[in-house]
Amino acid sequence: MSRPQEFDTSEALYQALGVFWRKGYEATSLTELLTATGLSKSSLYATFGSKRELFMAAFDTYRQDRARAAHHVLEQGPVRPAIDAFFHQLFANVNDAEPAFGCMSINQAVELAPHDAEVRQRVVQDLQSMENLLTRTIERGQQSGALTSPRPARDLAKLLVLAFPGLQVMARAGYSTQQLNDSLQLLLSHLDG
Amino acid sequence: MSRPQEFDTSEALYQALGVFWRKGYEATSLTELLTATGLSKSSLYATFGSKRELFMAAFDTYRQDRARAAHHVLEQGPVRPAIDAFFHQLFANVNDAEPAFGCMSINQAVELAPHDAEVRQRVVQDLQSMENLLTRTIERGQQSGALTSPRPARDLAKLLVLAFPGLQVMARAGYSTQQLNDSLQLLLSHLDG
DNA sequence: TCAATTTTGGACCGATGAGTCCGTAATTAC
DNA sequence: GTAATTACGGACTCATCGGTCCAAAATTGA
Repeated sequence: MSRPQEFDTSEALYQALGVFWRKGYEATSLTELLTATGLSKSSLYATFGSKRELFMAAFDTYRQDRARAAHHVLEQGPVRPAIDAFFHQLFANVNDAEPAFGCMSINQAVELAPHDAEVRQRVVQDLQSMENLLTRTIERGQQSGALTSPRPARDLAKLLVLAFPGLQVMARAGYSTQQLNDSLQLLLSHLDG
Repeated sequence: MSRPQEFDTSEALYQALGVFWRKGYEATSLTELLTATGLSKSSLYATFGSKRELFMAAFDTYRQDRARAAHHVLEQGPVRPAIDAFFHQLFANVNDAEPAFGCMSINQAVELAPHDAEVRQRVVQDLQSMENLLTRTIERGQQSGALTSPRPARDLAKLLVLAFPGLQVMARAGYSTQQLNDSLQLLLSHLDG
C-alpha cells in the first residue's frame, strides 16, 4: 500500500548515537546528524521527532546496550577478570585517533543532568544499577574466595562506582592505556586484603 | 588623558566564570555573558577578545583560586578534617536551588578536553597537582599517626583523585548531601587500616 | 575650555541553529 | 494501469549564534 522506508531506522539511530556520544548534545548540530545518518531532514524529523527526542532515543539505546553488556560480562566466569573487563569497556577505544568516548551516562551527568530532570533520572538509575550489579559480582567473588576483602560487598561496589567516573575522566583527558591500567589495578587491589 | 573604565574587569571575569562553570562552554551564549557581566558587547570584546579567550581566562582564574584554596585547606591543621573539608568544597552548593556546580576542571575534562588540547593539558595538570598535594597531606597524616593505612601515600592519593570525579558526578546528578557524605566517608575509610 | 583619547551602546553582519512545508518520486494494492 | 499512500529532497522560515563597526558621550590633561 505504501512506499517502504529506504533506510534502516535502527542503523540511523546508532549513527546518531555515535555523534552524541562523542560530542555531547549541545555541540552536535543537526547537520552533523544528517551527515552521520545519511537521512534527509524531513525523514529524520518524521522518524525521530526532534533533536532532543532523537537524543533521548539514542541515549536509551546506549543505556540498554551497555546494561546488557555489563550483565553479560559480570555475571559469568571468574570474578576478577570479569570486573577487569567491565572497566576496560570504558577506555576501549574505537579508533586510536582521539581519546576514548568514555561512558555516555557519565558524560551526560556532567552536561545535561544538572539542568534536565529526565536525563538526571536516567543517570541516577544507571549508577544505581551499576552498584547493584557490582555488588552481586563481588559477593560471588567473596563466596568463591576470589576476592579476600572482608568489607561488605556493597561498600566495595560503592567504591568502584565512585571511581568509575574517575577512570572515564582520565580517559577523556587523554591518559595512556598504560596509565589507565595502572589506576585500574590500584583500584581493584582494594578488593583484596 | 583617557576616560576611565566604568566596570571592574576582575568582577566581570568572575561573573562570566559563574556562567561557564554552571553551564559549560557550548551551552553558554554571548547574550548570557553580557547579562551576567553587565557589559556591552563592544566592551566585552575589547576587554576579553572573544568568547573562547574569555572562557580560558575565566577557567584559569578558577583554577588558580581553587589551587590556592586547596593548598590553604590541606597544608595545615589536622589531616583528616583537612581532607574532609577539601572534598566538601566539591559539593558545597552556592544556592540550594539546583545541583552543585562541581569542579569546573572535571566538567571540562568531559566537555572540551577530548577535542581541545589546551583544555586537556590544563585538566591533566590539575589532576596531577591534586595528586601531589594529597600525597603530601597523606604523608603528613601517616607520620603523625592520624592515618593508619600502610599503603604508600601516593597510592592512597591516587585513589582519592580517582574518586574525586565520582563525587562530582553524584553531586551534579542531584544526590543528597547525606548520600554524598556517606560516599565520602566510605572513601576516606580507606585511609585507615 | 578645548583637544585628545577611550569607553560605550547599539546597529549591523553573515553564518548557522533547529524546525516546517510542499512538490515530486516511488511504491503498493487493486 | 491507476489511485492511494508514503518517503524523500530541498527550499524556506525565523531566531540566534559569535563577531564587527561606528558614531556619540564622557572623561581627562593642559
